[in-house]
Amino acid sequence: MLAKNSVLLQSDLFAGLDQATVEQFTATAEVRTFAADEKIIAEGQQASFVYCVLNGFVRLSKSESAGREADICVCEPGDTFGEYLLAGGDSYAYSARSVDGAEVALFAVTDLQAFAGQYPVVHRNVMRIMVRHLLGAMDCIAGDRLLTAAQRVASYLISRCSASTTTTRITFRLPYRKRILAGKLGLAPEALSRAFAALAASGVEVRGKLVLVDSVDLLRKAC
Amino acid sequence: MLAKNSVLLQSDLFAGLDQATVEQFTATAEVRTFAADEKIIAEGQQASFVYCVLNGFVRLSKSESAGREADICVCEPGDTFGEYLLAGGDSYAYSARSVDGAEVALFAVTDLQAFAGQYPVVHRNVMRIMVRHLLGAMDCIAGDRLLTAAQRVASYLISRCSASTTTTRITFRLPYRKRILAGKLGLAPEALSRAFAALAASGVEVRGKLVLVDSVDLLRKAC
DNA sequence: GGCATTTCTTGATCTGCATCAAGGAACGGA
DNA sequence: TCCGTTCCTTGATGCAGATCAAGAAATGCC
Repeated sequence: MLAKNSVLLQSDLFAGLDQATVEQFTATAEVRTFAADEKIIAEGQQASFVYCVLNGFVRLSKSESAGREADICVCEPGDTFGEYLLAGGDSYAYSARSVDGAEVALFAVTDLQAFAGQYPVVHRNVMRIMVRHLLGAMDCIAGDRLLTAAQRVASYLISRCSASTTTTRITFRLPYRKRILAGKLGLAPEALSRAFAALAASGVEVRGKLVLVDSVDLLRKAC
Repeated sequence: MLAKNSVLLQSDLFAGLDQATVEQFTATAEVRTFAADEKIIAEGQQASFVYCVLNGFVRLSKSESAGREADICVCEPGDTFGEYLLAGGDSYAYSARSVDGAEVALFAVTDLQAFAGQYPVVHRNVMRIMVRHLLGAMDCIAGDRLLTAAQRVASYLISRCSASTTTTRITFRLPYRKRILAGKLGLAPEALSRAFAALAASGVEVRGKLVLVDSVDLLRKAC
């Protein structure tokens, strides 16, 4: 449970609170472990918990009548989901599934509401988290509507390169399988493969999960 | 200025406040009138105001490097935009343009922050507005990725039919030009035309801005 | 009412991505 | 190390919607 606290203490949800306060509150939280691709919450289901990812990744998705699913978001450790329930609402707007197995903390909405009533900074934190999600969702809509597959992949890669470096050569690892990344970008896995192939012309080399970017500036031109 | 107050008083931003309080605060707000398709705010611009639409419609859009624009949202009277600034942030994340001319109220972020500090219900209201926007944006992403043009148009029409009626015949007017609706749905105007034509098979007839739906149930099956 | 402008529709073509299908690479377990 | 599974890539095809182009309808102005 050491990992649990170190992630929660750094989570944006509890920013601005001292360690003891966070630990006292999170001591009451349930921690659950999910196997690979296990369902965590179902879209439309009665909502009672706000979640925080401790370990692994969680996919948020919405599905249509025929059952096909679209990924809305991929949550990393420290990210919350269902936090919008704090402002009211009684059901989940999306499904959530673990990616390759994940560990998440569950906070009862009522508990978190009481806690936020006591420590107003929590409300500010939730606001900030929702703003980030909202602006991210808007970017996603604009990206889907304006950019080609290769352009979307290029902007994802740029966002993963630390903002500081520009002309230098950069290497990093994709945080999850390519199939998951494809879903996040609204692409079929095949389209992601082809986009990576196309970006070779912009100095991008992909070896497994390892990505080598020759020049961020060059990549920025591709997008 | 009578219209101004009646819209603002009913706006979700000021829900739960008594009339006198709202009027006192909004008296300080600037009201501006914009011509057709006039720029209200520019993406990336230094942000200083939160806006509320009083009259007409406002298009929010993001643009890519080459200059093409994608509509993110169409705001109606009573809707706010830029409200996310209350949680921090110093620039606009999207551009805003009047549709066929519009009247909007401007609230200085600092003024609104002070007002919200005095009346905490305003913070709750902003939270709720952002939740609505966030869930709407997520629906939009899922719709773009999962539904065909005709299906997206069908769900828009359904959302415009008062939730109560189901089997009855329904008539209503589109609130704005079809070009604007197409943009909101992420379609080229031609694609919207064709989608309407295709929905004739589901009992939808369109005469100018007038829409006649034979059966909402039938339409629901098309989507 | 008549004319000019804007908006919408319809048709033809083109492009980007999904989908289907199969081969190859990486990975994990015995 | 070998084998089976999963993941990824590459090729072929199909489809949805963008774009281009032109005609029809609606709207506004004098």
